[in-house]
Amino acid sequence: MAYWLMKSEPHVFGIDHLVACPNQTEPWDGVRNYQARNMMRDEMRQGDQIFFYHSNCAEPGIVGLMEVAREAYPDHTAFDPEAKYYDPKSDPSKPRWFMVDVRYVRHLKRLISLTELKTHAEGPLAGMPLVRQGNRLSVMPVTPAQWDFILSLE
DNA sequence: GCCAACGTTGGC
DNA sequence: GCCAACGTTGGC
Repeated sequence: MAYWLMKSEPHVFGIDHLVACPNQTEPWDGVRNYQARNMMRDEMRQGDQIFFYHSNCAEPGIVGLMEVAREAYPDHTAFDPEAKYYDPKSDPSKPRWFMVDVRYVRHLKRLISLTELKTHAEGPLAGMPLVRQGNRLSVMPVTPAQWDFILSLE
């Protein structure tokens, strides 16, 4: 089983939105970055564990855990001209963008902020894209050691 | 294939 | 709201 981190803006779709979804499960749509897509499409497996990260907000950080409920399938919002993430270059017969379904697991006991995570950037979290300057990846792998370390901060 | 222009992300 | 970092686009 692998570990991941996925970012979302809480005012658009935060962890409490996920809790309110049927079966606390929802498609993670709208990813329009090739690196992130490749990881979702090619590497994410059912049951993989995911950190839910709140970005672009007052307190960016990890707020909870979720898991892969369904492996990658085409992101149909790319086909919908009315949708925010419409991409005319994604053809339904040859989809460009994919998504996975995620299921809520639990909240962390407290928010583990980006600021706190960065204090370990030269230590246990060395090499983690999240704590590197200017990183914009919205989906990134987490090593088992990083996963365990972050949970130990809880 | 290079690279300047442009758009987006996301912390602050 | 600012702006640095970064990815994408498109002219050449």
